[in-house]
Amino acid sequence: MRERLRNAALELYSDRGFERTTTAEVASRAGVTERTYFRHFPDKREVIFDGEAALQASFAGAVAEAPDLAPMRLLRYAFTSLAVRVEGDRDLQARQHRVIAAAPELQERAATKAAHLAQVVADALTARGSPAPVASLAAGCGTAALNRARREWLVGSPQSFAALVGDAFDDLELLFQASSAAVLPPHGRDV
Amino acid sequence: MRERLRNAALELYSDRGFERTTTAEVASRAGVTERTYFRHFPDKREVIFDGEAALQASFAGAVAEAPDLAPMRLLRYAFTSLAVRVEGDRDLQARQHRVIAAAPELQERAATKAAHLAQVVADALTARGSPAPVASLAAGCGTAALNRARREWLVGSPQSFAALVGDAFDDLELLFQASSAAVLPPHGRDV
DNA sequence: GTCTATACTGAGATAGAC
DNA sequence: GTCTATCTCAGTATAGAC
Repeated sequence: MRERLRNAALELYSDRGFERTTTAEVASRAGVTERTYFRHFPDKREVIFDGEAALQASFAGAVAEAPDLAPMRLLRYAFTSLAVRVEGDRDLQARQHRVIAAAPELQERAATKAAHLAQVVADALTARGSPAPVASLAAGCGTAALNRARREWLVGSPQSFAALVGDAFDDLELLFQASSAAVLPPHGRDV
Repeated sequence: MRERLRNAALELYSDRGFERTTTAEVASRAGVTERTYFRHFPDKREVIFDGEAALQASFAGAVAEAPDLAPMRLLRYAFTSLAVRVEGDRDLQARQHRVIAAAPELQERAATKAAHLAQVVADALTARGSPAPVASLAAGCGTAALNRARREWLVGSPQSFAALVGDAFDDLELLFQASSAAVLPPHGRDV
């Protein structure tokens, strides 16, 4: 049923747009009443993100089970090893991505999910012993890399998702190597 | 008027909670009709974030006008130089922060604002010549540092906001120094 | 300033699985 | 019989159209 509703919503939100579609229409296309829709999803937006919670749990799990490395190396390991599982249904994910990009309300929900992922990852790092303030930072950087890779992947990059994640983490390191050495004088203090 | 509405909302959302407050009540306490409320704010959430747009514009401006440094150094400079301006009304901001923390709908809007800030900063970096994928990463890391500092500051840290921002950027560098040298063997390749 | 669409909630009834 | 999924009906509040 959840899948029926999800497909109905995906089609209608694609065709008429999110705002021009009512929850009653989504329910009706799935062959149920509006009230039934709300038994499965808490609001009009959440259908599009069905499965996200499970995915986030996978990420938290991967962080928990990764080998004992420094935070950023650990995240790189965890994320790339999970990339294979994500790589399955790019077309569906790309459709969802386009629907989201077209509706501000859905982008808002997407931002919330992203923030939640960062929090979940930070918690997983904290559970492994990183001090909370450091874990929060590492999770912020790591998910920034992950999201960049995901965006590039969904837009149709020829590279695999795993490779794009690796590239993003590489860029992350370059960013900090450059900032600590190349541009400033040896013992330069900014501000 | 916006300020009257903002104060009314802040009090009511604090007392009864966001969900148990109607927009009519907020308007009424500010001495206007519900219709007038919606002439000033597009929805029930936005009152709490009044001023955020201007603040984000300041950040973009600071990034645009910062000296010519590598991205992370540039962001550190821009953010710390702006910290003074933010530091004015900690009590009000802390109240807003508590109200937001108590209401999922407001947290959602806050996540959206945070994502938007990252985007605005990334655009400002791109305008200065950073390739978009790098700018996006740098903005993600920089705003993660900024947000951590802001959280610590609002919870009542004895340090100044500017100092907390500096600390966060320091931690950021340590994070990447540690991950590239300390833990892995010299030419170690992960995954 | 008025009116209305629609997202969402609650209570209670029905129907089928087991 | 219980349990679970659905429907029906009635209602409120936000938000937008007029």
